[in-house]
Amino acid sequence: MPKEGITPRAQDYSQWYLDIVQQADLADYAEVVKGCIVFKPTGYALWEAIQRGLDDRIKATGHVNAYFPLLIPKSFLMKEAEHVEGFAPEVAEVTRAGGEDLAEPYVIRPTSETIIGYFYSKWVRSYRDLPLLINQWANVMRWEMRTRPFLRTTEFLWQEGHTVHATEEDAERETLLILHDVYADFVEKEMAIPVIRGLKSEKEKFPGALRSYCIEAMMQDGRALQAGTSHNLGQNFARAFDITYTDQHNTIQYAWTTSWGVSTRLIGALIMTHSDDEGLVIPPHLAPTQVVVVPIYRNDAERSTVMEAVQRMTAEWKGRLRFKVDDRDNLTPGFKFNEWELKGIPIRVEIGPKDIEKGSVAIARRDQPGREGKSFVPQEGLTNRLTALLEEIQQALYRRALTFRDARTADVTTYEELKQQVEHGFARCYWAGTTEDEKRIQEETRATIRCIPLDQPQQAGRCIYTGKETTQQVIFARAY
RNA sequence: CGGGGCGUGGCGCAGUCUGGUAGCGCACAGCGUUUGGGACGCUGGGGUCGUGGGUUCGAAUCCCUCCGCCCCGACCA
Repeated sequence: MPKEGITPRAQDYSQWYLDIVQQADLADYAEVVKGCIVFKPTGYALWEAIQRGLDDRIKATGHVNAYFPLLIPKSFLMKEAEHVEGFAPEVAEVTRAGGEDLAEPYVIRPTSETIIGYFYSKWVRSYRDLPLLINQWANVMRWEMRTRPFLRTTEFLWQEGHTVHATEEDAERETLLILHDVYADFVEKEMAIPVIRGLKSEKEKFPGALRSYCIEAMMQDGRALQAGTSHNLGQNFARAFDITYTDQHNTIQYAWTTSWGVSTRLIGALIMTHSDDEGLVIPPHLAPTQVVVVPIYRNDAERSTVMEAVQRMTAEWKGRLRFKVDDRDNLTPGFKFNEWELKGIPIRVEIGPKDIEKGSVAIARRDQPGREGKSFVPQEGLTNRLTALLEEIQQALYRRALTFRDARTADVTTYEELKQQVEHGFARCYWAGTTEDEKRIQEETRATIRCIPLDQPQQAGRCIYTGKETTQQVIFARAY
């Protein structure tokens, strides 16, 4: 049953995405502010759920939250060569305030390595001060040429972690800890999005980083979406901002720093991984509302009987399920079914006069839209049934996404095959080429190396481009 | 920055070619009947036709200026 206002994925995937954002009421174009969106309550609730899950993990791994200024002296950005080059074109500047031109313009942060580096240089004195493990939840601004709701907006929300360590090994351990125990763990377990953990190529790494790690997800059109990054910054920023410490032997050393972030882009990943032509699909772990109850009645007498039963039923749910009772009187049940399907609530419970008689309810699971996912079950033991079903849906969504990704991932051994494969999915191949080679491939195929997976085969093969023997495999794909 | 499209009630559009009282669908408000997969009837409210100028007795419509937004591509979380 095609939904009104949603372009089918097969017809126009990009338009489908924009339709979901609008129809599920997640966001509005800011209109008067180019490239920005308004996060509407439904969309913002998703971000809050993401924040909660990440914040718990960030703290569980020993980090604390702090907050740094939105404005950064322009000169700060210039201190790290690659960093300037990477971000200068897309920063917005504040040149005038208080009715006067400023002596030095500020930039609105595109990321905070520089200003945080400045303060870290003041805060770090001794090896006893390390590691310094701080995270900040913030908004940042990047003047991108082309924007899309959640995936790329001029202003976006994110968390950025910035840490300082005494040794390279410590920094590397931190970078990987975040990648595995915070990002991949959260995205896979809570958002039900399978990811490939890997290292970025030289061409794709963060400006100023020694090494960038990432998690990459596949969207339903076969394109890749970077869902999180964790950078080992080496000593580059420590040198630029003079972050030094005195070690056990009373010698002054440059520190090693890391930074890592995920953004509201994850909402885009969520939409493009699970949703369908009927609307949004939210995995139960993340869903702000997991169960919606639609009462059905024809008159006041039935209404009071049904609502009474709803009261009794939901009393048991408090503290166990996140639920909502849709008691709006001016809408028909059919309308509500469609609306909650569109908004991606994992389970819908319907209860009407017939159910009261039989001691049953109807339950419908969102991952099986329409009447197919609907069944009648006894009211007896409903709470446990729902709890179990939520878990089942969570797993089913993950499995479905994983099966899809595997089906659209192929090992390729010739350049021709690679060209074909990136049309609709991930191409995995041996690689021993240069950054120049990668650029040429991007020009010819619009695909880039998404990552060098951490899981590598233990045998050698021939580089798809140069023919050289190598043990390194990479994933090529078109990216968002 | 290159290519394309569009600005008309809240949303989606028609009307522009060929100037003559601003219209349709949805949404909204009131009343009544409805209610197990997007209900129906009646009544009603709401528009500087993106901006500025010009032509004309008369401009949404013709001419000129400017502005904005969306989509596709290069760039990017």
